[in-house]
Amino acid sequence: MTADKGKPLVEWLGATSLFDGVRGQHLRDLSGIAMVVSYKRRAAIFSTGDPGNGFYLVKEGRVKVFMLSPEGKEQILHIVGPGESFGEVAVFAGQSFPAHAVALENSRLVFLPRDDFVTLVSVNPALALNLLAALSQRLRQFAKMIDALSLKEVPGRLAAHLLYLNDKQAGGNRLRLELSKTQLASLLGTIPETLSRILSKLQRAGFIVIDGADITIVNRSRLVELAELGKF
Amino acid sequence: MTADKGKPLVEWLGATSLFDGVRGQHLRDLSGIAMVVSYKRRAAIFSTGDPGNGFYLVKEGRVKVFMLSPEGKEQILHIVGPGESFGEVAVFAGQSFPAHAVALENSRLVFLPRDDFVTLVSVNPALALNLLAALSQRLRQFAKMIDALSLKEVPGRLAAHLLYLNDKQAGGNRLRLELSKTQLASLLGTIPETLSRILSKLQRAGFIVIDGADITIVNRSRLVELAELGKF
DNA sequence: GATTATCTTTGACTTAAGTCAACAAGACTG
DNA sequence: CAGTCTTGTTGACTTAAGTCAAAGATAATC
Repeated sequence: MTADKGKPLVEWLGATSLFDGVRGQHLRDLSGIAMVVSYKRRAAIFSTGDPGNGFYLVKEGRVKVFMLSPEGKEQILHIVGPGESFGEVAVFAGQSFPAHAVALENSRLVFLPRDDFVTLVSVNPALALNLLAALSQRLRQFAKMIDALSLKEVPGRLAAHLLYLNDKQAGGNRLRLELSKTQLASLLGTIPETLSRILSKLQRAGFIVIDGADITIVNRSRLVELAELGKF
Repeated sequence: MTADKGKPLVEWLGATSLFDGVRGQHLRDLSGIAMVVSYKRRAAIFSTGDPGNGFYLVKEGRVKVFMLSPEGKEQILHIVGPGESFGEVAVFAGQSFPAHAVALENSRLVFLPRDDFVTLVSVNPALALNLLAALSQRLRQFAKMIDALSLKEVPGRLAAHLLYLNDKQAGGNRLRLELSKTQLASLLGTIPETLSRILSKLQRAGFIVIDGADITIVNRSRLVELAELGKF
């Protein structure tokens, strides 16, 4: 982690959806207490149980937030990209981070210290509501993940993810996996071997065509059905 | 669902942790817009996708919030008891409920309509911070659940749950399952048959002694080890 | 651009946990 | 208290997905 003089940090903060509707003066106050920090690819940002004296916004790069089993298996909770935040949970409850965070790429983050930030929230209803929306959104994602892990099989989870990427990327019937297959396996709650087998199976069954990280959806309706039923 | 004239609702609201530090006048405003509603055991409170024009506080009884698979299998997200809230996610993001909610017992709930409540949050920083804490706490629980479902086997999840109940109930080395075994299976992400088998296995292995819903912990340290490793 | 290192794929095997079915035990209802 | 309904237990079987191992393919680094 390297400290780093931010350039027009106020502007960037103001353009971040979390700060929609927050008064200019407050943003200026905030930029005074915010710290821009850089992490190299694979660098740990925090680990489970670490005291959390603030939280992070991603300025550049991507971060994975994940749980780790004693044997070293990972379950990715979410991938955080530019404009998104992580680690808020430690600010508002429990004071320690409940997960691990590692930079997936060389990244530049904005660190917001708890005390100053909480003060700002309490004088800024718009900020409070934005935060409530962000946490609610994440609860929704987590509920969906619990649903998937418990009630759907790996092919169903994979199908849902492919459709999600396809919608997000809006590139016709093509999509690009944004993670290595190993990381994708961690996100879907499985292991690389299983993911690999199921991708081939979906290709053999004529649902998709695979070309490295690029995938073409050949039969969208069957993929949708698979994602909904959760069973192959 | 039956409407019901609340008695001293203001007092009850004031005693609820969500409203810690909220000004008396605001509480009185709130009690004007809050509605007490009753649900009989097994009655549906809302279903996935229902428009959420507010959220609930449990006054009496218990509610299960759960996801449902197409084949009818349930995954309980959490059990909500007196003083706790549910359904806030629909208020602050997405406008619809992401899960199902059913009364586990005859219950009395307080319904808080979105618009009035949001107004109240925006003039009441203490309430905003309490809500942020509540949602953060729930994110922590969900993260733990994802961890358990993905990285621990059923015996590990069960062991963790038994230890949780034992701590919560503070009754020496005894504890009582607070759910039917079928419901507990849904909470742990498994089915009754598997839960039954694993309970017997833990008893045979000398970890616990089972007497219906009452369980005695015979070997706490091995149970702790099982909960941590996640493997039998 | 050579050399590590990491990632991906496939095969053979093991296993945790689900399905199906039968039965026993409670618990609620009339 | 008889009878129905729901809940819990156990057995035999199936299967999705994990483990271990080996080889090939990318990608990172000096």
